Amino acid sequence: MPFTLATWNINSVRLREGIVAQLMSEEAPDVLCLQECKSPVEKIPMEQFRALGYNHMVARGQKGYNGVAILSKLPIEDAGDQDFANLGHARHVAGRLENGVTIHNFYVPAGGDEPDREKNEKFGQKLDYLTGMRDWFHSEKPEKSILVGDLNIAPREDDVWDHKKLLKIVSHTPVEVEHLAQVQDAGNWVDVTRADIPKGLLYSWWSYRARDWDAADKGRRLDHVWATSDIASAGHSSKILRHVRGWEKPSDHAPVFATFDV
DNA sequence: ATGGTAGTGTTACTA
Repeated sequence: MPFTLATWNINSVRLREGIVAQLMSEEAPDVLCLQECKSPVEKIPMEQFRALGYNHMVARGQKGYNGVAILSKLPIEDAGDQDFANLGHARHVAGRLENGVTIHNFYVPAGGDEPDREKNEKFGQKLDYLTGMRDWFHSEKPEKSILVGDLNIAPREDDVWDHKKLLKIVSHTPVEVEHLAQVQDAGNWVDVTRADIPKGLLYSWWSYRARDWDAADKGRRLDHVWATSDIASAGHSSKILRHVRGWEKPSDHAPVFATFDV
């Protein structure tokens, strides 16, 4: 049975309840993974989501910061969470569908402004978080799994608006790209979005700070859909819904979609 | 080199 999955950094699920419901109504992904819910789990506004057919949720939350949730039309069981780098943040949750597919939903630390762990503790935490992911997937050897989320790294030259200008900007530095590649290798993960759309500029995030984000188009592809190699070829129909970035009171991220025939 | 905007929850912190 094919199913469609979306990942979206929502930057407050309570403030943006309306546009989450709009995405559910217009696109109806079977599974919707959210990051930066900025809410305790019990305060996620489930009533409207249930009315739209999203009767299942696995989530981790905290007040004000971080928070990840998997909202699903399909039954999903809680498959635990990890606290890489021991930050005590709600940045990961896993769920398992009845077809046996495990879904990992991640919100990787942004890493602050200065790409130097000596001067900026947050950058070190980001690298340590990625190393934790690498080591865990290395021992876990995931199969029949999908990894999505805001990984806060745009790995390819065509994942950013200007590769050279961004080489020293957190999210596109060589050391981050190398750490992300090691996570990918350790879990046998395939970048489904780029397997599907191998060529051309592709962004999922545009800063709030631009006067006109659409015209400036200084985007980055920070949000990812990966799958383990055993099911990666079942992934297709990838898309990033750029127009959602232009909705009323938007998130600074656009949702990324893929469909899996599994 | 700097500042631009947004969310949370009270005034600084994070992105």
